Amino acid sequence: MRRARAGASLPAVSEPATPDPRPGSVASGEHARVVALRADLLAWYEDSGRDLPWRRTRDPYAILVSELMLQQTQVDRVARAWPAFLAAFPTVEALAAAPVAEVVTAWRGLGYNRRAVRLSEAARRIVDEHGGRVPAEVAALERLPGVGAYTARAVAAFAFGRPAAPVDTNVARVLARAVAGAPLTARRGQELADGLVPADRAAAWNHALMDLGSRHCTARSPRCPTCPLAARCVWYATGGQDPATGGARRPRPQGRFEGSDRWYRGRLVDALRQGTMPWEAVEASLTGLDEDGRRRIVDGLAADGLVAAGDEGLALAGGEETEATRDG
DNA sequence: AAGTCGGGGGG
DNA sequence: CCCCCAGACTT
Repeated sequence: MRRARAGASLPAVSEPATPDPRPGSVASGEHARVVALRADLLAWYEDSGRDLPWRRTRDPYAILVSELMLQQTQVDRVARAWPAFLAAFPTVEALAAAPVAEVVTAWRGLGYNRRAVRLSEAARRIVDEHGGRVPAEVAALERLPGVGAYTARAVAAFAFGRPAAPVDTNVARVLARAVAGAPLTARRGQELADGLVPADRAAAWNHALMDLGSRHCTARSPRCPTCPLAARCVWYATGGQDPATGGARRPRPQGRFEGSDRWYRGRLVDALRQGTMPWEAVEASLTGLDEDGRRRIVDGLAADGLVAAGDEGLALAGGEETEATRDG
């Protein structure tokens, strides 16, 4: 990966310290091919990997923030929001001490606002239960709100260099196409990824998989002719139906966005970032919905810990249960 | 296993 | 217009 700063280059490619893939995860006859694939991908990553802001730090808190932001959210948008968020909340203690309303406000433009509530709560838990240190173990990370299988492994690998294998949509697609050559269930994909991660270069390896999925092994129209793994890729060799479109793919229930509950919720939360709204203003923001619909939106946001009813109307949640909230 | 949760970028 | 995105959580 090219970085502007001198002396910031990544370590040279070398064989992993552990002689994986482990038996059972990959057929032993394919060991040589997988080893070559890994070397090729790491070499490509060093030369052509993305230089993203959160890859320049090892601060576990900053990396945790980036991973929460990156859940179902494109890199470019996170790249814009992440520095400002960290400027507002430089440490986990600062985030833990901040009212939820301020965190939600700093979350503007990222979407899925419940993540801001969960991150806020996670910060409090890290301060209260982990002495202000982000846990390094996957199991402990997974107990934090908003941190699931992917995010826990991402933090373990990127912040602590643990040999964990975060499997996001990019990695799952690359593994299904290049390594398995067949659709993978989530469980099989995780197992395969676990067996591939080099113990001494976990961060680079996982970043490399993600970057390949972003730059070449894309979902829509993959750029196989220029892909650095073309010579090692099972799908490219065998052809046939795309392994990444079957099996583990999930349906697409999402309907029209405008006029949906998500759309109204997003609009209302964004309006509330300006401050408390009188009930008439809330009603005006929800034009097009009947009384039941408006109640559904407001109650849903309250249940998610995003908003709370106050004396003057509706406001972003302060982080503590108020009398107004309890009284409804 | 299926639904919900934002919003924007790209074909 | 449609699909997709560095997922997590509830039912």
